[in-house]
Amino acid sequence: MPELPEVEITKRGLVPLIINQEVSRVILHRENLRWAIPKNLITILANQKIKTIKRRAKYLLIKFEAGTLIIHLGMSGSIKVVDIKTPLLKHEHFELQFNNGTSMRLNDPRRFGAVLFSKDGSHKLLDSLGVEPLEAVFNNGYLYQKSRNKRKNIKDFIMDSKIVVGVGNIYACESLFMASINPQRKAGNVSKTRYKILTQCIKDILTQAIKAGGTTLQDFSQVDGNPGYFTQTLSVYGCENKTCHFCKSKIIKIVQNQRSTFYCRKCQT
DNA sequence: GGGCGCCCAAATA
DNA sequence: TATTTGTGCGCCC
Repeated sequence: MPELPEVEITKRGLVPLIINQEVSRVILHRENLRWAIPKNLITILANQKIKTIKRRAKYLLIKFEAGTLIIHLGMSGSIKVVDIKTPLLKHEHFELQFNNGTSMRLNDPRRFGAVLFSKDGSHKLLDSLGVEPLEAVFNNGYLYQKSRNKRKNIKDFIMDSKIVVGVGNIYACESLFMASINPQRKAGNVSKTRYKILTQCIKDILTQAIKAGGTTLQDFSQVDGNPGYFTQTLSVYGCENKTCHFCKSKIIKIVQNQRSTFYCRKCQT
């Protein structure tokens, strides 16, 4: 389920439910997701209290005295907090039970996600990540400067997590539409002015999506703890043959780097 | 830098 | 019933 806004909403939903909660039991319902889930979490996290929850890129970082639990939701992961007696659902692979009688469960049908642990909070997977798109370091000159001499297409470029994190397939399409840039354009062949516009569009699109997701938070701990995708805000993604908001021509679908791209041939140049 | 493949389920043919 | 497609991303060539 996750792109950056969905992970951010998950984080915000978790904060009031699990901060300061003490772990009574850790359950691994299977040994691995994308990678092995460390078995020693069962002993390491026992009786540990959750201190903070942060997000870096699409990783959730849940901090304990003993170290940091690193969770990635992959393509289909979601987290919910339920009463401990709630029957376990299919694909709920990992569970943290708390002394207050609730349980945080990770559901991930495709199992592309990950549950990892780091004593000092650092991790190989976090080392080579680019800047956060909603922070000030992602400024108007950043993409322009990073894109010089890049021959790959601009969509792939903004989806490169070594450059900027958290821009997935949906919001890459949406941002390029909002900025009126053709996704097939070579990254190194886009002007400083257009990158400035694109930068603001990425920030706007992500911020809007987080805002839309915020409305789902009151239901976060209910039966459906999955905030889902905020489809009401999408202008091009999944909109093949639908009408462009601006010029009324048809949105088309192409394939780039084995991923679907949706765009308006007339508006995006 | 491009493409593969991990895995399951829903949509489509 | 069989095939295609999908919100991610590390790894291999």
